[in-house]
Amino acid sequence: MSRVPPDRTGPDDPRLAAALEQLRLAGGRVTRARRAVLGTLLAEPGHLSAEDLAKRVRERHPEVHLSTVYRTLDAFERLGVLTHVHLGHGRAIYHLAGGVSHHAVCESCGGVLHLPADLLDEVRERIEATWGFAADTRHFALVGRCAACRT
Amino acid sequence: MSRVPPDRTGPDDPRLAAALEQLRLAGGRVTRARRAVLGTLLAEPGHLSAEDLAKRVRERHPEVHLSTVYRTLDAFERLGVLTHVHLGHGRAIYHLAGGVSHHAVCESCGGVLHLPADLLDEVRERIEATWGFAADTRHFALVGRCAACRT
DNA sequence: TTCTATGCAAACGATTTGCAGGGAG
DNA sequence: CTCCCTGCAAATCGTTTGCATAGAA
Repeated sequence: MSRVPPDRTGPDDPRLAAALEQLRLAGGRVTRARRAVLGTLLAEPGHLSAEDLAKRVRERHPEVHLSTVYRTLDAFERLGVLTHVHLGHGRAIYHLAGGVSHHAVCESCGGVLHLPADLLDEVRERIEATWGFAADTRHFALVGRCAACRT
Repeated sequence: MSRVPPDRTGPDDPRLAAALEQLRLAGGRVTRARRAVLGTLLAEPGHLSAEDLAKRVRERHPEVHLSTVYRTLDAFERLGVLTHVHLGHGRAIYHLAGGVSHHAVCESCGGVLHLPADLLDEVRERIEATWGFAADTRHFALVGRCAACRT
């Protein structure tokens, strides 16, 4: 009745194994907290911030501290396992590195729309050619209003 | 020697007068703090955050509190006098409404590049046509590395 | 006179840090 | 055995809010 639902991916998810391997190869240590964070991130389809992630992780492993989640995410980014994207005002969400798409966030309903990863490639190249500025166009979401909220 | 330098624009700057008029027409009150904030913003060519602005304002009017600056900026935005843009991690800068260009912020040196206001118009239209999402493409700066910092 | 705007202090949310102990390699 | 990683508590940073008063209209 009050049992915790099972992970949507098993501990043998190949992506989890790959990420842990990458971590190990880069000299990082594989700990309970790191396994839990990575596992939770892979199990959740949504857009999880560090706080959300910590909450989810804690449902299974109450010892894991919020600050550990932040440090873990930080380490994962340094090691190239994860990337973060800003969804508007302050909140950052985490993704497996590679294959990150663009995000569009509706200011009214908070909904998140996924847009193709190559959406701004052309503009990015133009900016680079003209001003020499190499833009990471996916690092911030686009803000605006979604179709439904435009009444 | 230790005298405060004069404003770069006078109290009779036509843009200041226009903004104050707009404020008045919208039912807002013209106070010392509001005059000071607006005057400082117009006098500074750069990219001022609320904090920077408060510091500058205080050089002349030490009574004006940081929270007043935030509330003033907020009111100005509601009344259509100003707009803010996010230059990366949390920090927002303020501009006179209208004629806001795109901003590109270098992650290494922090430098800010101004890009044409219509830079993303085409993409914005494509996004609107395809997903019905009306993006405010200028609300967040582009992050990346400027030509100089790319070694 | 009326009601908005202000100063001040305290609250806030997200993230970071210092420190001493724990556990991976 | 060494050094990275962790838990915990406290600090930080930018911004917001509650309250009583000052002051614009």
